[in-house]
Amino acid sequence: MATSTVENYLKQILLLSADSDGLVPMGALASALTVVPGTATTMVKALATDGLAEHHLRHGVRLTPAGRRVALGVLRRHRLIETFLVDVLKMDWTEVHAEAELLEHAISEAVLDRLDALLGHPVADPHGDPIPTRLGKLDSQVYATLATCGVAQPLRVVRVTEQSGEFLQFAEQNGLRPGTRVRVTGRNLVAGLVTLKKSSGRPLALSLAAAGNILVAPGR
Amino acid sequence: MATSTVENYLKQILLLSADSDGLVPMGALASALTVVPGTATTMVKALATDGLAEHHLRHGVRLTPAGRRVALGVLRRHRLIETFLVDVLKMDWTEVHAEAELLEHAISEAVLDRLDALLGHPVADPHGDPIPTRLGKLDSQVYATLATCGVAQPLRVVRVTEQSGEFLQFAEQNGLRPGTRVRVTGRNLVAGLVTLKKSSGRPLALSLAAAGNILVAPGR
DNA sequence: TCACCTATTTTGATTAGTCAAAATAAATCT
DNA sequence: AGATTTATTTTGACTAATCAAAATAGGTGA
Repeated sequence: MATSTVENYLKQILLLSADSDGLVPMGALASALTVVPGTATTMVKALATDGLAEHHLRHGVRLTPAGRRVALGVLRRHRLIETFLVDVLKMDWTEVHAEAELLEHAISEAVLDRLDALLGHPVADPHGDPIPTRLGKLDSQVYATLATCGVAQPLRVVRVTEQSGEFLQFAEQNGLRPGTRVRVTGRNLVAGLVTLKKSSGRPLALSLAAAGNILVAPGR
Repeated sequence: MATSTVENYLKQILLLSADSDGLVPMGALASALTVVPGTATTMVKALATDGLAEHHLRHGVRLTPAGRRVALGVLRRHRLIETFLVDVLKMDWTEVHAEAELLEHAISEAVLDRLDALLGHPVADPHGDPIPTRLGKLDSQVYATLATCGVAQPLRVVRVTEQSGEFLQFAEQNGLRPGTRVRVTGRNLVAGLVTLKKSSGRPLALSLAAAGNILVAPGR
């Protein structure tokens, strides 16, 4: 079986390949895993000999179907564990990421299935990130973000990408959890600023960069 | 922090030191961890330089207070996880040991505390093994076993030591889980045989060795 | 085209954990 | 006591994962 290091590499390649055409540059991978670039190169070569990834010399790495399968398994475990920590253990959704990061490599298929059933087969975790199915199917619906959506339209937050505690705490404090209803009231590209209003509460401003982490759908 | 390998060594030393005066021979430790004796020696020396154990050359290893503290933490995690798997996820008590073996190294103090509260601060796991407190206090009450207890007295099973799936399944199939009421009807030292009777069910015979794994208390 | 900057790959070392097999100490058995 | 068996320790080698630093390949810009 894959070591947890291998699982982390595969998961990270999957996450980073969402942008781009699936080809992840070494530098991006290395910095996401906080290793030096040389380490990533070495590891990617090992993944390639194991048939889990293709190493395109000097251009980047891409998962093979086998590698993708493993990565989706890790992602499923991660997101189900996060859901469990919030729904059952009542932990704060802003702090469960790191916990799940550890547990995802230690939980068996048998335990995971029980957990999944206990939670009622959820389709998304507390951040709104979609949970891959047991068969490795991942919802890949594309959403607008607060940085790209239409102005003045009624919206609903569906997902908060970016797992850092600080950002999530900011989102939490301003009521921007998945499910919240909002409307963008203005957007100034030059100033890089987005202003918005929730159904309840005072107006709120945030940078374009921050706004890009909040995915939204046309809202009820 | 201690690696999971280190945690496993410390936990195993603690478990094996229950017999003996706390001094665990290398051979016993090595075979419990399924490594060759030389590996255990090397590791024990490392534990000694880290102040977690005393290496008594050619005689064995003994935990220091620091090492014992760590080991009790691992044991607490292991047993709380087993309890969770059985009580909440409704898994079979005969198969949770291996699962807990993995998870015990990946669960944080924060998650463990929530789990503990969710379970109602249990004092023993599904096998009847006592759960160390957060402060590292471990119930060390000494019980009789079906191999040593009085004959004909009403008893109650309090604990099934021995974590192997086969043995536990045998115990389960014959209704010898913690809580069961039994009476020893006979014991033949020469034949190495113990016969017993549960309040409900047909008589049952087992070897002295097997009987030694079932701890009992004078029964209600 | 040539020089330079940047990303990537190589090379040589290091650490944790392990095994195989030789060396040694202790215990046991005449 | 002397010889033999058994447990333990040592030694040398290996794998996975990592870093530091040197080497290299690709552009980019003049």
